[in-house]
Amino acid sequence: MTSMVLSKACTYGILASFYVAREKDAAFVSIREMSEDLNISFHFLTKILQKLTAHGIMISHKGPKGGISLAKKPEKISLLGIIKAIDGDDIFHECILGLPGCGHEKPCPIHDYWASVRTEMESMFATRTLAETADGLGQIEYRLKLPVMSTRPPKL
Amino acid sequence: MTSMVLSKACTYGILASFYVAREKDAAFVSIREMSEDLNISFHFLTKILQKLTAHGIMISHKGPKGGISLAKKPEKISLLGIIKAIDGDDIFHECILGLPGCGHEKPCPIHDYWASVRTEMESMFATRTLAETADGLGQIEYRLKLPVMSTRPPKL
DNA sequence: TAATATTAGGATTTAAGAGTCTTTATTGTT
DNA sequence: AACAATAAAGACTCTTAAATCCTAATATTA
Repeated sequence: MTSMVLSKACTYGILASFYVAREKDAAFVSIREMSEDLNISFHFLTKILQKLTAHGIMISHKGPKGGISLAKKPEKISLLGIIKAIDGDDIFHECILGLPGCGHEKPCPIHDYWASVRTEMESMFATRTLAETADGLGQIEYRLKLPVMSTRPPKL
Repeated sequence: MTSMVLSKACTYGILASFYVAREKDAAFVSIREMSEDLNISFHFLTKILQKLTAHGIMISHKGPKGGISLAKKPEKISLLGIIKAIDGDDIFHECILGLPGCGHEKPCPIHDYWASVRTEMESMFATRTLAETADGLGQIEYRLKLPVMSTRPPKL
């Protein structure tokens, strides 16, 4: 019943990256504060960001005034890099029908058609960076915030 | 860590549909036999096919000589129809970053770019049918079979 | 150097997809 | 009419992504 192009961890990682990219003066952004602004679980977000630092996309710093910041200029960080760091790149190579060994020699029924779509998807993510995308468009401020889930009324 | 465009249930449903489409004389195909040929769990496959019959894509018949068959001509059954029946169509409408309310008015940073990819993906699935795809390409016979997992040697 | 603020990282829990098992309902065959 | 073969359907188990919890490591500040 459920399909998804990017894992939740990955979408969180991308949203957080845009958030960090707004910090113009390269200061460290508090993960706690960011998690509250974006309404993402703090501990979960922490682990996601650890992957990004491990891949040289972010830099982290402990202690007071610590936090996280981009390791390179926003225009040097593509969404594809973030996606591969978190979800890996299986999605850009595997058969859409999950058939191992599907390839040019032994293609699945829609091999070529999917390969085309998949390639366009990959190059789209490769050309979108934290800079271009976060700047040009409006309402980023608002859109970055995930909505707060409606809470159940307390039992009586 | 894991992202997938189609759920496993959906890929099974598509593979099974191709399998059924090979039955030229509109006879009912045994689900049990099909599940063994494709190496898909029988009961799981049964449930998937029930969705396809519920959506008017397949017809089922109980009792001896019973089974499942296509409800219409293969060229009338698109992969998109199968996908929507099993996975729903969220993937063709939702924001890639999972932001509810992402749209023309309040777009996420990559709204337009993803919308373009997503649309191409949808029209690709819409134009591929069980007929065109299953006929033209070779090696279908072989490719449809999922590999048998390697079994552990028995304990001594 | 003690206290505090922060990330790092492992262990645990939760939720949902994936897969299994059992029973029931239906249909053809003898 | 009895039997056998099959799909339907619900309950249950397994696996893993998602989320939470707890403790350690590190850095800043007073």
